[in-house]
Amino acid sequence: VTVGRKRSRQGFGPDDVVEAAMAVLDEVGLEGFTMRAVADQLGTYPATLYWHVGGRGDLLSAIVDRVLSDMSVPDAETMHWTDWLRAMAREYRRVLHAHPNVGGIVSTELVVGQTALVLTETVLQVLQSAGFQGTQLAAAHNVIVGSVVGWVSVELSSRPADLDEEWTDRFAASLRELPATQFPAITGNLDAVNGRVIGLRYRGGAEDPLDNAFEMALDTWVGGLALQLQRTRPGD
Amino acid sequence: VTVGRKRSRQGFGPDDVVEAAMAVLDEVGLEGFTMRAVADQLGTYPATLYWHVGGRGDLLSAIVDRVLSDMSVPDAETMHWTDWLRAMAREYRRVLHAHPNVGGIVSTELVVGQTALVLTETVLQVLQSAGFQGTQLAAAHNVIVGSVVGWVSVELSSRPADLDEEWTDRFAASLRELPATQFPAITGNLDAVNGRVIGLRYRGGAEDPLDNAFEMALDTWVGGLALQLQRTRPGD
DNA sequence: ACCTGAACACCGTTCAAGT
DNA sequence: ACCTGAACACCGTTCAAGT
Repeated sequence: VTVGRKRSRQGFGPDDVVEAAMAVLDEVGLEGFTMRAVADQLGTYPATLYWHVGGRGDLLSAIVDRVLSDMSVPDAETMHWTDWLRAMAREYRRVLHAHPNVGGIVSTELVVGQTALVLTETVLQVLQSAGFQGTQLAAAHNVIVGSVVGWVSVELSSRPADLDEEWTDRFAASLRELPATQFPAITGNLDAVNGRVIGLRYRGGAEDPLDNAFEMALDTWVGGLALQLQRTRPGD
Repeated sequence: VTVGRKRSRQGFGPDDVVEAAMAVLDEVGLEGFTMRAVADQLGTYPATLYWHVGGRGDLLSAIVDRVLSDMSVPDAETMHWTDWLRAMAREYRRVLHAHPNVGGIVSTELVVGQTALVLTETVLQVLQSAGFQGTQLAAAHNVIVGSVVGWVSVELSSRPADLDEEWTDRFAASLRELPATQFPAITGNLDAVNGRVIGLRYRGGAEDPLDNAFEMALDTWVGGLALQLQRTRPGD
């Protein structure tokens, strides 16, 4: 099988389309993610894709499910619930950093696939075993899952396409010229803050991961949840 | 001035374009947000917009800045830092719920406008006054801002366009038929969990806000951050 | 200085036609 | 059953031409 202009691959299924789609998304990002690009990646024609998958939105959902299915979380029974939550969060962040452009989808559209269902069940089990019940169980789930998913999406935010490299330099320079009287906290901690803090970054988390902050966030979320537990059942 | 097919409004500036753009985004969502729709909203032609603003991406950034500028946060000195963080988070959530479709943008693209700069400075000041310093100050900032911004974006996730009402019913029904042996936590808490927990929702946060969970998230984040502070400087 | 009209190079999706 | 080719109704953006 030689590689022609269009090597006209045949005999592929929906899974192959999803794989090709993920490759395209990884390479060119969401704004470059077109059905035509996916078809090219697969060596076929745009219209052919519609035989195998529903459409663009369908493909994006399938990509999310596939990325989540890469997670390998430990058994719920083998460890303390706080450690399990940490492991789960680290795994989630790991698979999303492997496909940074998926971050924007997860925090934008409801995630509903089979993988998400199993994951939800496990998180609920762990929180239940920790002592959360009923309405508070549901809330605790939304606290930890929303924090982890949302935080990683924010970390993985990327520079808008219309802002070029030159803008980056100007922005970094403008931070150095900020008046100290008006911005004492920024100017007083410029090295710790310039390009490293969420409102003052000029590169996304795929290039510049926020490792320190994530570890501190883990402690915050898990420690904070443990506090909630004490609050409701103080005698336990 | 009668309203014709195109009432050819003239003498408007960039701010008017941003306002029209926000109206369009609120009405039809990000996927319906087209330059042509903005032009229609304004009673002018697509090409005219480019005289006033840079383009689509530019408009979206301007909308984010405008929404953030609706926040009114209390003075940093008037209250305890934990209360200030709570007030800030509530304000952020309030303005984003007023423009739910903006949530997807904020967690997708770096936010860099003037309003974000001022907000960042204030958050840093508050955390500094609480006792965070240097690298830990930057990390704490990223913990709270990333959690708040990310969580609200996840809350405001919406149903993908290709999933209709009928899908909603089927999904809710499928949850009720889940095998109890395989999904004990979900089936055992079905009422608390069906449609109310992040992986099991079929409506976005604009329609079904997660109020309970947000209040618990506030306690978790702020309480967790206070723990971080004790950990580093136990004698304070 | 600002607006109009037309065009360019794309999109997602559909559908008749092929094999 | 699966693939191809062409078309439709859109996009964002540019640019010459108007006023």
